[in-house]
Amino acid sequence: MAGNDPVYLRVVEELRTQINDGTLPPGAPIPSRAQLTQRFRVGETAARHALRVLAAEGLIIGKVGSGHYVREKSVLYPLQRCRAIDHDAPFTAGPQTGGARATWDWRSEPVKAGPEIARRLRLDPADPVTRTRYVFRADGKPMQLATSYEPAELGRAHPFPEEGTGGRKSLLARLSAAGVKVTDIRESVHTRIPEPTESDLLDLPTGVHVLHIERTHWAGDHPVETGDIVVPGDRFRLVYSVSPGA
Amino acid sequence: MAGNDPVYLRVVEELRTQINDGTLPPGAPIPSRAQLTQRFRVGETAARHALRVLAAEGLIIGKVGSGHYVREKSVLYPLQRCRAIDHDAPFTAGPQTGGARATWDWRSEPVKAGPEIARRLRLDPADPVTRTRYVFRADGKPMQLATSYEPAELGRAHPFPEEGTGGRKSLLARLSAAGVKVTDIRESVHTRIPEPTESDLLDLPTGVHVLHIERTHWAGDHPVETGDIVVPGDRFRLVYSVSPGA
DNA sequence: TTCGTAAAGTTGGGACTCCAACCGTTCGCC
DNA sequence: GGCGAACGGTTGGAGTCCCAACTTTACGAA
Repeated sequence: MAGNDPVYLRVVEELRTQINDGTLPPGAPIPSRAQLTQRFRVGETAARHALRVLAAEGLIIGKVGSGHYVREKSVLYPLQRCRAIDHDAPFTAGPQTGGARATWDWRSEPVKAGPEIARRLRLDPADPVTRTRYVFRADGKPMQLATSYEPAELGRAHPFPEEGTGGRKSLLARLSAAGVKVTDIRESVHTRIPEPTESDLLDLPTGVHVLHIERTHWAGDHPVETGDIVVPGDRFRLVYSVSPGA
Repeated sequence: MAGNDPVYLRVVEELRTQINDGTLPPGAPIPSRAQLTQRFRVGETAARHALRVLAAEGLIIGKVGSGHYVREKSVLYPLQRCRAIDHDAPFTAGPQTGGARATWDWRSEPVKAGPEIARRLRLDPADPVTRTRYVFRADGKPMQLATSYEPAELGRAHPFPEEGTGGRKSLLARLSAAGVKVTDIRESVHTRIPEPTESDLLDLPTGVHVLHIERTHWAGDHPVETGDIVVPGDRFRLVYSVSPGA
């Protein structure tokens, strides 16, 4: 097999194994386009294509004017699923965040539910809901985007600030004040291409996917709040725990 | 701003909005390289580059000899986190799998723990563990790869078949027969580029990321089993549920 | 009407070239 | 010795051309 593989794959594979086995340690410079064409006896297109593929895989990083370098192994910060939610931030970065100062701000506004949120909250698409958008930052850099939707009447009965930064009255506290006892939190997570606004806000290079977490708070058989959390997939891992049995 | 944007981005953005707003519905053919060069007054490189970017984003799919087509919106199958695990498959595809017949096979073998597994199971890297590799298939097509590691003594005390297909004696049952009561299942999930063997087995086109789930069964303060699950991120979403409150 | 073949169109790999923007380093001037 | 400008190397965008492999369509023969 192989032998009639594309030429650039030969370059990719050789460089990849050298990176993986440590011949090219993190930070080491990758041979330049010109050097690769000579060393592998390929055209510039193949050399360039190989570099682009490795960069898309996140193994190397290109610095214009300087060269390509082996990327440091990215640390995956744990994104801890808190059982006891004491603020509206559904996930908190663990101690491994490296001492980065976490800040966030939010902004609430009334919107129509729309088909997707109506489905999740079992409402009519035309029903009014309150949408709150959060931006979480680590040392000022946006790291996590979250959107929360709840039926508008909840906010009317138990109002909260419309925008601000830092702490905020707990969602669970507000719900329980409204006589709603959350019995279950259901989540689903998948990975996807970031939307332009997302990759803009999170400052993501092309090729980096995001983890998209969809979350719904349930009180018995009824959904009382739902939302979405988006984080860069190469910087975070989502940590949670499930009880076994029954 | 913009105006001095790369030319190919103009093509990408125009096509992307047309796909998103439905002007180009799923299945619709994308203008060919030659047509794009004419229509946008750009070189072949820019047209080709734009198509490659959109393909990497998963919005279009290229069929050699035929053309590029708008990709069907991929359905995300729920991958349900079972609280009651009655077989070694930690996740089962929900009813939405569309009636695909699920089959799987596994193969156990003794290996040295190595640094990563030793860390997870609190063993010495030289300690013997039993590694079991699973391949889950939907209608014969591999859909989910799983690897499970457990201390070798567990298998010695309560042996199990070394390879086979279909059902298998439950992990929890074996553990409880060994006097081990699982009290907690901790998991962490992130997204990454598939390794060559993975993209080969799962038949993934370039640009598709995988969800990597790391799972550990705990009995009190001690890990008793750990493993990894890999699924294509564009076809599955991981579903789980957390109980609220302390 | 059916079948097989030829022609036209399309993708994906590849080579070669040009250029702007950028990074380091070196070298010469003060 | 210190400082700034020039130079060589590098990336990333862009253009043009060529080719093999493949698909679709059209056409002509049986």
